Amino acid sequence: MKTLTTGEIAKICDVNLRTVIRWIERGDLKGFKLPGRGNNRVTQQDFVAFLQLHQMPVPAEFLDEGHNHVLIVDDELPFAKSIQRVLKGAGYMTSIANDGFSAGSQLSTIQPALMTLDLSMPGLDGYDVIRFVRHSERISSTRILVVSALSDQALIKAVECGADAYLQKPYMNSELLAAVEMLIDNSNSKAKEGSG
Amino acid sequence: MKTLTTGEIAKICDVNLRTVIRWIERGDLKGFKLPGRGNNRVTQQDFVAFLQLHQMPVPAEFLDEGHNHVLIVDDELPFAKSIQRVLKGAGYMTSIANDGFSAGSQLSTIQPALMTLDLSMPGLDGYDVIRFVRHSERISSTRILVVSALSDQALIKAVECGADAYLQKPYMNSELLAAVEMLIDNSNSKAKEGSG
DNA sequence: TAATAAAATGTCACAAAAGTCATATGTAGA
DNA sequence: TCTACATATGACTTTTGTGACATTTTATTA
Repeated sequence: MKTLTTGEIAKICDVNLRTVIRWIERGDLKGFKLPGRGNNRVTQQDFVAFLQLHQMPVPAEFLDEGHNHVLIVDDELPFAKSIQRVLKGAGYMTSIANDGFSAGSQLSTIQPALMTLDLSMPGLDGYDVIRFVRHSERISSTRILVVSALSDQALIKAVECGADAYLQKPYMNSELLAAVEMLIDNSNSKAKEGSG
Repeated sequence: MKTLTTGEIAKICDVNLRTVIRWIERGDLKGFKLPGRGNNRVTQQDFVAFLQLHQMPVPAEFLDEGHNHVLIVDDELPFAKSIQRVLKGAGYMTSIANDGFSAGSQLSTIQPALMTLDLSMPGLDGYDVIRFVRHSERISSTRILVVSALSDQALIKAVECGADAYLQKPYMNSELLAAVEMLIDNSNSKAKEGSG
C-alpha cells in the first residue's frame, strides 16, 4: 500500500508541513501514526479522497488514467488494427502509433499501462525505445510487450534491454490477450473487470 | 503544484483582497478552499487562464516553463550540436532529439516554445510530424522551424503542412538566431532579454 | 557508529476570511 | 442632462488558520 508523508503532501498541496499535521490532527485528513516518534502517514487512497472532497487539484500520477490503456506501436497499419481489434474486444482502451514520433508523443501524453512494440520499424531502433522508456522517470513503469517476427535471440535481447515480455509472430490472438492481461494485471490488479 | 493565495493575487492585480475573494465566489476565477478556515487557493495555471481571458497583463514569471526552450530535432548529432551552441549562446534552454521517438516524447514532456525540425530523418516523415503537432491540442501551439537542404518546393510544402518558417541549408548562424527569435518573440514577446 | 536528512513540536506574527458600510461605476429612463 | 437604481469595489474590524522559525527527535545512509 502506497503511503505519503506529511512532507510529500505539503509539497503537493503547496502548504506548510505544519499545516498538513494540523489537518490530520483536526481530522480533516485521515492518517495514521507510526510507532516511535509518531510520524504521520496517509494512504494514497485517503489523500486522493481528501483532495477530491475539497475540490483540490489531483496530480496526474495519482489518477492513473492510463491504467486500462494500451498503446500499439507498429508501422504496418493492418497489423496494428488487428491487435487493436483483439484488445478493444477485451475492454481495453487503445491507441495506435505508426511512427516513432507519434509513439513517443502518445506514450508521454497518455501514459498507458502497456505498449506493444514492433522491433523492426523503419528508422526506429526498438532497443533504443525500450532503453529510453526505462530511463524516463515519467514513463518508466510502462509495461512493454515486444511483438516481432525476429529471431529468439533478438527478442531475448529486447528483454535484456528492459522489455517485460515478447510475443513471436505468428501468434494466436488468445496468446496476445493472455500476455497483455498478464502484464497489466501484474502491475495493477484493479485494471479491469474480467470478460466473464 | 504551484498555487497562489488571494493576497498574492490581490497584489498582482492591484485590487483589494476582498475583491479577489468575490471573484472566486462568483466563479469568475477558479479556485479551491483549504480545509480549516477555508482559505482560498488558485493554481497558477487557472490564474494565468483568468488573466488571459480578461486580457489582463500576465507577469513574466507565470508564463509557461517551456517558453524559453527549444527542442532540436535532427539525426545528425554534430549538426544538432551546432544549432544547440548557437541557441545556448543566445540564452535559450535547449534539448536534442536524434530520433522520432525521442522527439515525440520530449515535445510532449517539455512542451518547448519552438522545435527545429530536420525534414529528412530516416524513417520519419517530417510532414507527418508537422501535421501531428498541429492536430495535438497539448502541443499544437509549438512553433516549428524547418531546417533542411531540400528544395524550395519541399520547404514550401512544409509550411503548407503547418510549419511556421523554414531555413534552407546552408545558412548563417545569424539567420538561424534571427528566425528563432522572430518565432519565439512572435508568440511570446517577453520570453527573454535581448543580447544587447 | 557517526553523519545527514526528514518529521514533529511549540510559539508567535502575520495573513486571510467574513461581515458591514461607504463609495465608485455603469445603465436606463424621463 | 439629470435622477434613480443596480452592481462592483474599497475600507475597516474581528477572528483564526497558516507560515516561519528554532529546536528536538527519529529515520536513513554511509
